[in-house]
Amino acid sequence: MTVTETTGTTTDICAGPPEHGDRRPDGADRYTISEVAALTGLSAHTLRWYERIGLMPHVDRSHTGQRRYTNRDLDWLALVGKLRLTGMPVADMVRYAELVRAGDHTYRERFELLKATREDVLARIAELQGTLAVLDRKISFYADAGQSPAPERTR
Amino acid sequence: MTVTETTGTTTDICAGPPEHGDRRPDGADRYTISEVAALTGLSAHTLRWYERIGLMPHVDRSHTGQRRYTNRDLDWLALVGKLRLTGMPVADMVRYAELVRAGDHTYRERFELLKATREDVLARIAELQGTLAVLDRKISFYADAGQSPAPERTR
DNA sequence: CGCTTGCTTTGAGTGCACTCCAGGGTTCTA
DNA sequence: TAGAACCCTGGAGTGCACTCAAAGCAAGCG
Repeated sequence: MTVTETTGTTTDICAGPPEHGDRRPDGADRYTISEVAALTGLSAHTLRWYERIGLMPHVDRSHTGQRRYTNRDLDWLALVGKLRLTGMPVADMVRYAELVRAGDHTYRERFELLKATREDVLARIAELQGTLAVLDRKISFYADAGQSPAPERTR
Repeated sequence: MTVTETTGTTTDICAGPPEHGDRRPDGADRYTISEVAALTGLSAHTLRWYERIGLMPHVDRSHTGQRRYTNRDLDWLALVGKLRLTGMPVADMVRYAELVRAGDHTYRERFELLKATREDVLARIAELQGTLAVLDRKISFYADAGQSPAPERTR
């Protein structure tokens, strides 16, 4: 894996942190599928599959037809990764990708979609915190009752 | 399963809130499968399936062989529900159920399992908060750029 | 008594998100 | 110029967590 190195970050309005470490500068960003797999943690299979189902915005190809991913593709995959771990179904991400492809007039719809997703994430965090409370009660039960057989209802 | 008997709500070391509203008092707690489905939000199919795979601790039966769930079963299902929404695989929950069935000498192992789960939950909360940050950046981008076509890298 | 509704079982089917395979072309290293 | 390592495609396969089907018993009601 020939990773050169990275300079600045981006032309992205939505800058944020460098996302990953091993990027190439923006003119020389042509990654093979296995490089992208290594950078994203996704398998090459999955990357091809994402493309087939319409979750990727037109990946460039070499003159012989092999995929060449750009920094922009990496940014997109980072977003997809984030959305994925909110539990958003792939179909919904495809929907979002379609909106992006459709052009600027879908701004509002994307906005709504993201806001709804945001609500879902907040709800899931709340759920998890509820679970944490249950877990902590159980854990302190087991910590205390190391030996004394104090019966607990659900164990 | 060594709980002798219970008074108002519980002898449960792990008391907590009433969990659900529509419970019957502890002597008269014999719910049909469809009642439990309504109370837990799980389908009757799923409840039977949980039993088949060893995720339920011996559900009682009527004289004609129909399932009769108790408040204790409801408590168990509430715990399972919590664990489920942490993303814990069903196989791991079955493992926990086996430990409970195996008796008091598995206390330590259950303790470890719960602590590991707790760590997972904390990690997942952190992930979600990271995602939230990304979503908020995107959302404010779309909020600002309501009309002006400021190009953003991943849209 | 008959009807409806609900419950039982085993085994098969579904949907999602990958994951792999076969059979072939391409690119890098020695 | 080999050979190894990588990449391509379409379609089939996998694992998980349900979900349903079929065929039959059981309980309550007019």
